[in-house]
This record gives sequence, C-alpha cells and structure tokens, in this order.
Amino acid sequence: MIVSNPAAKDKGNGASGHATIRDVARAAAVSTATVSATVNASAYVSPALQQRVWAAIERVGYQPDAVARSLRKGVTRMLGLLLADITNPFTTAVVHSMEATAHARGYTLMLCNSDEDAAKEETHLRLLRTHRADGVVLMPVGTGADYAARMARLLRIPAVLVDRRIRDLALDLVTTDGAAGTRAAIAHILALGHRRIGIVTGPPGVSAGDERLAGYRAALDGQGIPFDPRLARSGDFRHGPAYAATRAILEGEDPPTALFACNNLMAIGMMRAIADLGLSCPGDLSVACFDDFEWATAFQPRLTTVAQPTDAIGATAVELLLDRLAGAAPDEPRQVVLAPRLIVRDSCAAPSR
Amino acid sequence: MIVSNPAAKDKGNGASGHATIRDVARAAAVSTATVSATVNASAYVSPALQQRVWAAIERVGYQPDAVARSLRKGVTRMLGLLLADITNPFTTAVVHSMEATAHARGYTLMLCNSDEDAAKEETHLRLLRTHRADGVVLMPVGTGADYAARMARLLRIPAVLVDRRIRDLALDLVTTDGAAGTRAAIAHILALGHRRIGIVTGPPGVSAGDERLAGYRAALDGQGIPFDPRLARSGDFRHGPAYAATRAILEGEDPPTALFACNNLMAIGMMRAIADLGLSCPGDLSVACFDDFEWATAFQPRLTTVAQPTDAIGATAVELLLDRLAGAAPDEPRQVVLAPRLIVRDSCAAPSR
DNA sequence: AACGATTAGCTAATCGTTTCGGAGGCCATG
DNA sequence: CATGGCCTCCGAAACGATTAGCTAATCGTT
Repeated sequence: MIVSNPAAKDKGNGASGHATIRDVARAAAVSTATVSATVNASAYVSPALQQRVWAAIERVGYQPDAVARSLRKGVTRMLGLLLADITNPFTTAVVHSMEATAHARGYTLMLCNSDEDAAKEETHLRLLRTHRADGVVLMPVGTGADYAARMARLLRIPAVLVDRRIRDLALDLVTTDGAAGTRAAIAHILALGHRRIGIVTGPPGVSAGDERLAGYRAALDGQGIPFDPRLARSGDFRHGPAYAATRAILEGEDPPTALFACNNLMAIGMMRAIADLGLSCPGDLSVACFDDFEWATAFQPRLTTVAQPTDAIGATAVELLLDRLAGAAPDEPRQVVLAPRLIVRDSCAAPSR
Repeated sequence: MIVSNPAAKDKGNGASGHATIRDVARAAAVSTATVSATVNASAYVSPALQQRVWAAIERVGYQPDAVARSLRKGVTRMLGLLLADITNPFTTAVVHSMEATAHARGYTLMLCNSDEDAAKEETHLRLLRTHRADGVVLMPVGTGADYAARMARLLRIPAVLVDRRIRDLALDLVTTDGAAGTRAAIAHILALGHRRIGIVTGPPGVSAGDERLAGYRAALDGQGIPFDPRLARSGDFRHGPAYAATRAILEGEDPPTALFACNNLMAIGMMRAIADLGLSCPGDLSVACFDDFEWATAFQPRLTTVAQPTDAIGATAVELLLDRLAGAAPDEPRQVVLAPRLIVRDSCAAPSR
C-alpha cells in the first residue's frame, strides 16, 4: 500500500487547516477560557469538565497555535542560533548539545549561518529580532574596532557568546581556555625534547585564536625559548591558508621539528602539506592541533589533540541564556571558561635530529 | 570603552520593548493601514506619505512583528528541519546549502535533531506543527512496517524527504543515486584487478544503505562474481559497529583484498580497524567509501570516495518544498535523484596477491 | 434567614498585524 | 451643474490564543 501525501488530502476537521480553541470550546460546550485553563493547568477546572475538554480536544484534533500564544504572551520560546560556520565539526558538536538542552527546556532553535561574513550576521540578527526570538546564541565573526558598538546597537535581545569574545562588549560567554589547552600541548611536545616548534594560528583579532597563540608563547617562555616569528603564521582558521602557512614554515630555513595547528580545519591543511612535502609523522615531524574530532583517530598516525568539552559548552550556553530570560541571572555578564583536555595519541614523538 | 549588555538598558522607545505599527501611524499622522501598505508595498501610497511613513519608522525604530504577521496571514515563513544526525558532515554540508537557499527566499529554519530516534522525531514533528511551520525538510529515521502510516498521520504539513526514502510513503524527495555511486566505486576496484571485495553496509531497511548494497551486488554481477555474504556486514552507519564489522570480515577465512564503507562515519571505524590489524593501505588492502568529506584528503593515503552533490541536494530540497508551498507543484510527488561522483585518490591499488 | 466569602466558569479585551469595504475629494463628461 | 468614476486614504474586523474581571451559585456563620 502506498500512502499518498497527507498534506494534499482533506484534513478531516472542516475547511480550515487546524482546529482552534473555539472549536474545542464548542465541542465541549464550555468557554474558551475553560479550555485554555485545562490545557495549561493555569486555573482550577472541575474534574468533570476537564474530562469533557480533553475528550473534545481529542475529538476535533486540536493542537494549540504557538503563534497566537506568542503574540498574546509576548514570548516565543524560540532561541536564535547564529553560527559562524555550521560545517565545522566543533560547531556541530556544540549545536548538537544546544539543541538537546533547548528542547528539553521547551525551546526551539532558529538556525542561522553567517558563513564568517559580518554582513550576513547583521541581516540574520535583524531577522531574529523581527521573529521575536527570546534570545540569541552567538558565535560572532567580526573583529574590527567598531564591531562591538555595531553589535550593541543591533543586539536588543539577551545574548550569549560562544567560543569567541567580542572585544569591549560585555556579554554572557562560554568558551574553552585556549591558552591553557595550547600550553599543555606545547608543554607535551617540549617534554619530548623538541626546541623548535611551529604554529599555524587563526586570524589575528579573533579571541579564540589569539588566546591559543598566547598559550604557545607562554609554554615557550616557560622553557626560556625565545619566540621566533618565522615559526608562527596565520592559517585564517581554514584549511587552504593553513596548507600554505605550513609549507612556508617548513620550507623556511631552520625548520621546526614539531607543528601545532590552532584548530581542526587547519589540521587538515597541515597534514596535506606535510604529506606533499614527503615528510613522515611522527618520524620527521611531530604534529598536534586544537579541537578533537572523530577523524582524529582514523588518521595514521592517530592525532594528538586538545579536546574542547563541546557538550558542556552547548549545554552551559543555553542554560546561561535561559537563566537570563527567566530573570534568574545577575545584571553583570557571567563568563564561563571551561577546561580543555589534552589527548595524547601517536602523532608526537621525540625529535630525530 | 566597555559597552555593557544592551538588553539590560532602556530601549529608547517607551516602556514596551518594541515600537508597534500604531506608534508609527501616530508619529506619521496616518492610519496603520497606510503604514502597512507602504511597508509591504501592497497598495498605492502617495510619494509624500511614503516619505512621512518611512521617516516615522526610522524615528521610532519600528521593526515589524513577524509573530503578529504570521497570525494574521496564516503563514509563518518558517521551515522545519528535522535531521537524523546533525553531527554527520554529510548532513551539515546539506544543511549549509539549505540554510543559504531558505534565507535567500525569505524563510527561516527551525532546527530539530532526532538523533536517529523515532520517538524524538515524533515529538519534534508535533512541535513543528504547533509552531505552524509552513513545511518540513525531513531526514527520516524510522524503518518499521507501520512507520509510513505513523508518519502520514503525523505529517499534516508539506514535506520533502532528503537522503532517505520512507517505504510506502510517497512524498517529494531528493537523494543521490546510491546504487550508481557504489557501482562506480566497485567497478573501479574491480578494474584494478580485485576479485574479493568486502563491504560494510548500513542498517537494513534504510533506503540509502540498501541502494548502496544493491550497487555493490550489481557491479559484482557484471563481472560474474557471485555474492559472498561473509564479505558483507552491517556497520549500522556508525563507526563503532563498522570497526567490529571490518575486523570480522578481515579476520574471517579467505579475506578480501579491498573494502568499501557505505558511509563516511563507517570509514572511520574501518580505517581504525585496518590500522589495528597492522595492515597497510593500499599495500595490503584497498579502501573506498561513500561520502566525500574534507578529511578524506588529509588521510595517508588520501581516500578514494563517492561524493554526493551536497550543495545541490540542499538547494533542491528547499526549492521543491517552497514550490509546493507556492502551489507551483503538481499533486503527485516529485523525486529528484542526483548523480554521485567517484573521486579517485590513492587508497585503491592493484592487489598484491 | 440574611450576609459575606468563596468558588467555578464565562465574557470580553488584548497582543500587532493585514485587508476589506467605504468615505471623501477631485476630475471629466454630458 | 449634476453625475459618475476614479483615486487616496482610513476604520474596523479579523487571526487564535490568554487573562482580568465579573457573575452566579454555593456554603458557613451568626
């Protein structure tokens, strides 16, 4: 039996698409107020009437209209989700956890992707406002000096920042301690005996990347190793530029014996460059990167990574936001910085030279 | 200068959060009908008045309320996005393209993730209905015999299926030709001289996986090679089970000289198992898989894959759905099957034995 | 028996738009 | 000058829920 498209068929409840609360009221011979009260348990309704109302609801196939409810209550139970890049596996891991927490608390997410484009971000923000989202989870893309001011003007709803800070804009925030994570990774590499360690960084100005670079310098400092700018190049958090940056570092004079990529995407470009240069890992070169991901263990050798607690990040971000919506938050912004975890696998070894 | 949380400050337009169309009307000394007409260009308004209205809008900082508009018009310009697994890179690639097309057409996506769980799927579908989504993009998770009937009852809004069919339920659909893609990959492996080729399949009953298995059998058939059930095991589209399936196949008697994974996640498990068994690729074993992904080229050797046209899938799905919403679609469902592309890299070579 | 307190359910206003039908004003025509 | 037909704009009724305020009815107390 082939069931045909149900949307094309008669809905079975009259001409209009949906049964309304008035249909229920009529069917149960009560007022709409009573129906509303029994559905929401917002006022006393005698057991007998409740029974009748529920039966009527069942009979006419009533489903409350969230749009009408939102209009009346001034609250939509929708959260905007404004992402810098939805194809990044770190992002999707975080989103996965956000979706679960939000739905568990009765909220739905409106998905927007800014594609690392500040103009799109602005458009989306405006859209979220006209749709009356109760709040926004934001992975911001901007870096400029006036960015904070522009966002402040645009952001007229409660917001929580994830992963990246906005300089000079104090908002709720959840992020990972990038400096500590990178410091731990570099310390691990140093402990194996390396002294020349290269790093491919994010675009300058983006907090997440800057912190990681700072962690790298701190680790070097700890061993009294001076920072060599020839060993640090920006890969713009993307794999293409990271490929070029890696080659530039390795083809320079006095190349490093180990490399660190400041995010997952750049690790791809780095691995590709290393392969193209005919170098073996960890024989010729040790490698590690920020962000853990499923594929890390499928590589040969399995990649040593700094894992962010993606589940906690997503859940915390949504909870921070919902607390604020509920008025259960102090006025000053709360900033949660979670601890990363170094996962040592096989891609780092003692230097051969 | 630190800009503080703008949501905590005065909104600058009276006590209420937003300026309404009445505020604009009052400020411009016109009726709300005129404001609506100029904002939507839905009726003639003299240039002079238009000017006044726009000025007033600017002055009071008016932004139309999509909730109220939806209630009145009976249309929300929101699409439900009900995914089986948002962390899968194939899914996110498709979602990326859907988001772009939907926003370009003025639609917003409501994100729901069913986590391969039919019960969650049902809950989310109900939620999307109460939120009055105009339509749904669905990557379904169910397989049972009564699944089609349950979905038909639940699905009271236009829907388009992506990637997977629902048996006995005729709906708009966009998918990749899994049989053709797998056939091409297996033919490539056969052409290299392999005769014993193993396959790790998806959960039986899920159309996407079943088709790929069928393509495998067809390719073998073409060379007169009989199907050997010991070489085909289910990995349930997940990496854990795929790891076990791969080991089982390779540790059996008369093991294959080549392996095919029916999706990206299972390729991870497969590569891990191969490494753990101490086998080299493509020296001891050739490997290919369905689904291309960024990491495929970072592997050593770079993986040969069957790429799905993810951009086209996402865009087509949304367009099919919007066409139907606009009434610009025939009653009978349209099914778009796109061609996959075999990307030959380095993970397949002639058998050593 | 009268009165006030309490209770159960209803009436109607409201949220912010869109849109239908009309109301004037203006022009051309006979 | 009356008539009719535009043109512009406005008033008010929806859309489907929630909820403040009200009306009876019931009950206990004196």
